[in-house]
Amino acid sequence: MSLEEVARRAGVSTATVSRVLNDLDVVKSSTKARVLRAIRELNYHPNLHARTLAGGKSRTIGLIVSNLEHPFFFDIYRSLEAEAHRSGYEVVAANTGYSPAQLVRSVRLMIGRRVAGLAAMVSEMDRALIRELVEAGIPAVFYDVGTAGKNISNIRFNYRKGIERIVDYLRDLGHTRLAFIGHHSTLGPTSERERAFVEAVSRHAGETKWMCVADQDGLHGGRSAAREILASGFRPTAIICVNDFMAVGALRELRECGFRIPQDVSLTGFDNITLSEYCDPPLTTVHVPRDVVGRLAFEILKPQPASAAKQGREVVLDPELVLRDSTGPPPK
Amino acid sequence: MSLEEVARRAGVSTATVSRVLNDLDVVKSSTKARVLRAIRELNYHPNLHARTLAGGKSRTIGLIVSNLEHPFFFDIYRSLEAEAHRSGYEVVAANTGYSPAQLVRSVRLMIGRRVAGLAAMVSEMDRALIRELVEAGIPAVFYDVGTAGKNISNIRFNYRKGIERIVDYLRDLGHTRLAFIGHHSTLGPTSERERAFVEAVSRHAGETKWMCVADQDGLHGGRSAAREILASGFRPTAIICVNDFMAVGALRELRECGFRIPQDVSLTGFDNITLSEYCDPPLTTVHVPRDVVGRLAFEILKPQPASAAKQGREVVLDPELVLRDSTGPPPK
DNA sequence: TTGAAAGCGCTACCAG
DNA sequence: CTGGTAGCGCTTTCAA
Repeated sequence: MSLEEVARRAGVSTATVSRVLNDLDVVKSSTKARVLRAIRELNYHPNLHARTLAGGKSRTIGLIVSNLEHPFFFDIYRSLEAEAHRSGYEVVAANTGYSPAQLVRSVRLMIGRRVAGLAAMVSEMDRALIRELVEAGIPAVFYDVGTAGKNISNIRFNYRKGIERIVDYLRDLGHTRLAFIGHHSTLGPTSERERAFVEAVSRHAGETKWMCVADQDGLHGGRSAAREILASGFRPTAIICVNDFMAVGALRELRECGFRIPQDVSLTGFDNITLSEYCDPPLTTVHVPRDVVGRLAFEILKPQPASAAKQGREVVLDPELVLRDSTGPPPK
Repeated sequence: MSLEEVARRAGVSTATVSRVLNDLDVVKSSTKARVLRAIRELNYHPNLHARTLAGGKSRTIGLIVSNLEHPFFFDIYRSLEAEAHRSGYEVVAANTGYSPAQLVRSVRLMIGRRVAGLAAMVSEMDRALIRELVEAGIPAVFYDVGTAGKNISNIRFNYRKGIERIVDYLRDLGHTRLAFIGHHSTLGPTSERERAFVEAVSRHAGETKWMCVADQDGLHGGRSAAREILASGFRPTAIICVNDFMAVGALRELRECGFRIPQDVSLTGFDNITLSEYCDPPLTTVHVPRDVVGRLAFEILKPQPASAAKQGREVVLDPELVLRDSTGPPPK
C-alpha cells in the first residue's frame, strides 16, 4: 500500500497525493477530496520511514531516562510528551535501567533514528558518548550532567541546596544522628546529593554522627537500605533518602521493625512525587518541578526559528522544602 | 554521513559496507576490518529509516497501553521489552491516557512505523480500529478485548473469577456491606470486573448491601472515590478496588478519616503490584502475572518460522488470591 | 568475495 | 494548481 496506488486510484500524480497528505493548501479542493477518498478506501497509511528519509527531518524527539518506572522520570516524560504533542512532535522514550551499556545502545538507537533532538535524563553520561552525540549533529539537553556548549543545553537542579535545607531543618529540630540512603548510581564521588549531605553534616562534626548506605533505586532498594542501617547497630534519629521512592521503601521497613515515624525516627524524601503524599505518614521532602524540566527540555530542543543561535542554554532550578508529617523532633 | 561515504573511505562498494553492517559473514575479514575502521573514524550511524525502508522489515514491536504510569502497565512494558531485546527487537511504547482519540492516533502512528507487531493493552479498542489494524497487515495481540482471528491474538485474564474469589473470601469473613471502587473506563457495561462484582454480590441479595463508585485511575482517583463512598453515608465493612493503585489512594483517605484497616474497614486491591506490599497495611489482592503477559505478547508477535500458522492464539490466565493484612473480619 | 544497480515510499524542486 | 522526476540512505539480487 503506497502513495503510488493512492495516486493511481485518485487519478492524480504522487506529488499531488503527497501535497494533500502534508496539506499544502495549493490543491484544488475537489481533487483533494478525491485523494482523501482514495486514501480512506484503500486504508492507506503513509510510511513514516520513507517520509522522514525523503524529507530529511524527523518530527520526533528522543528521551532517555535511567528508570522510567520511577515517578520522577515518568513525570518528566509525561510533561515532555505533552509539550511535544502540542507542537506536533512525537517522543520516543528509552529506559537504561542505570546501565551504561544500555545507555550507549539507546543513544546510538536515537542517532540511528535521526531524532530532531535528544533529552538525556541520566546520570551515567560519559564524555565520549556526549561527543558521539554532538558529532552526529543532534541537539541535546542533559539533566544535571556535563556543560552547555554548541547544540548542548543543560538543565540543572540545585541538589546541594536542597540537601542543605533538609539537613539544616533536621538539625534545628535537634537531630544529631543522621543516616543517608542513596542508590548505587548516586553513591561514590559522583553523587552530588551524597556529597552535599556529607559536607553539610561535616560542618557540625563532633556534635553530629552520621552514616551513608546505598542500594538499588526503588521500593525494594529503599527497604533493604533501611535494613542495612538497622543491622549496622547505628541508631539514627533521622534518615535522609535520596528520593521519595526509596523513602517509601525505607518507611515500610522501619514500620515493620516497630519504629514510629516521626516519633522514633524522622524520615525525608526528595522530589515530591505524588506517592509522597499518599504514604503514611506523608513525607517531608524537597520539591523538584519535573513538569518544568520536561517542558523546558522540549522548548530547548524544538527546532528554533533559524535566527536563534544554536548555542546551548543552561538553566538551574531551585529547591523548595515541603514539610509534611514524616519529620519531627528527635526522641528524648 | 552515509553508507556511501563510509564505502568511499574504506575503498569498497556500498554493498560491502552494508554486508559488514548486517554482518553477513561472506566478507573477507581484512576488508571487514577496513570497513569497521572507516565506520569508527567517521562516527557513522546507519539511518534506521533507510534501513527499514529498504529492507522492508521493521525489527520493532509497538506497545500501546492505557496508562504507562500505572505499575500494572509498566510491568507489562518492562517484560515485553526485556523479551524483545533478547531477540534483538526494539519496542516503542505509546500511552493513551485512556483517551480513545489518542488511541486512534497511536495505532495509526504504529502502522505508519510499520512495526513488526503491535501489542495493544487498552480497553478502549473499538471494532473499526481493529479492522484498520488488521487490514494494514500488522500482527496484533490484545489484552482482554476482542477475539482471536487471522493475525490477531488475545491474552485474557479471568477477572471474573478473581473478583469472585475476593467477594467469596470477604463473605466468608462475615462482611455484608460492600463497596466497589472502579475507574471510569472500567465502569459502565463494558467492565468485566464491575459486572463480576455486581453479580457476585447479587447472589447474596438481601443479606448483602453494596454500592459502586468510580473515579480516575490512579492514586488521586482512588482517594476521591473513597471520599465519595464516605460522603454517601453508606458504611461498607469492606471496599473492593479495581486495582492496587487506586486502593493505595483509597487507603490514604480512609486513614485520614480515622478508619483503621482492617479493624474498621477491610480493603482489597487487584494486580499485586509491588506497591501493594509497601503500603501500610500491605494489601490483600489478586495476582495478575504481568511478566507472563509481556513475555507472551512478544512470543506471539515475534515473526514465526514461516511454517507456523498465522492464526492467532487465545490465552487465558488465572487469578490467584494473595492474602495480606488489609482484610479481616468485619467490626462487631 | 565483491560491485553495479534497481528499488523501498516519500518529498521537493522544476516545469508547465 | 498539477505532473515529472531526482534523490533520501539503505538492502538485495545478479554478475563478475
